[in-house]
Amino acid sequence: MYLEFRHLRTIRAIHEAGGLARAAEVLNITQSALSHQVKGLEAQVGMELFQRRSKPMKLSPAGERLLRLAERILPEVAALEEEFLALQSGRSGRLHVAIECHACFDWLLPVLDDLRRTWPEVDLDIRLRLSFSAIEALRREEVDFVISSDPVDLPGISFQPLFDYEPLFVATSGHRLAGKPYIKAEDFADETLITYPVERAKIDA
DNA sequence: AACTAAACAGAAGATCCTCT
DNA sequence: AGAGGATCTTCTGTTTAGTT
Repeated sequence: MYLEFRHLRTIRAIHEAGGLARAAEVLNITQSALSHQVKGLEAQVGMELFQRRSKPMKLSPAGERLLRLAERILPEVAALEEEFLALQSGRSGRLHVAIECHACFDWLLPVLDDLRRTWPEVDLDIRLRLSFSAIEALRREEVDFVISSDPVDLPGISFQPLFDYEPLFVATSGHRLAGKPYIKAEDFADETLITYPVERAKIDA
């Protein structure tokens, strides 16, 4: 037996319209076609779905059971169709972002707040570059874009500048470097570096 | 008026075959 | 292997006439 969505729509339409003829109008087919369809379904099911003693025809117990299924399934199908339409039109979906640049968060968080307000149906998946290569993930199309502080020249990947960034040195007033007008990397040669996990090659000094 | 049945048409799916 | 075309089959619907 092959129960199809159209059968669920049919049984609901006949019940809601209160008869075959009016249901056919709702479904935009002829009354005859609808009668065929119901007959065919009853033949497959092997029992009557409607009591034809009365006019208009009324649901049998088996028909009532099928109607309950239709009323449960069809709204879910309609919701899924709406979801697919949103996906198709770009109103919803999932944006995969990889971040290599830890200094970006100050800039990024307000931007993400704006994005969530503008595109509430878009899920954000943010991956920090601690244990994977963001650029490699981009090349494999696992992420949609990468926010990086290290532009590299690679075929098929283009870099767009987002913002200017200036590192600041903050120290207590008694620190030996506190009085200097500006700091060079060498000035930190005798200091202990505490940092987030990063490749040694990417540290400037 | 509401529903069913027969004959027919068109669309879609299944199958087979050929070609790359 | 799989893409694409030709042909056949099945399904779904229409029109029209008949029945309840």
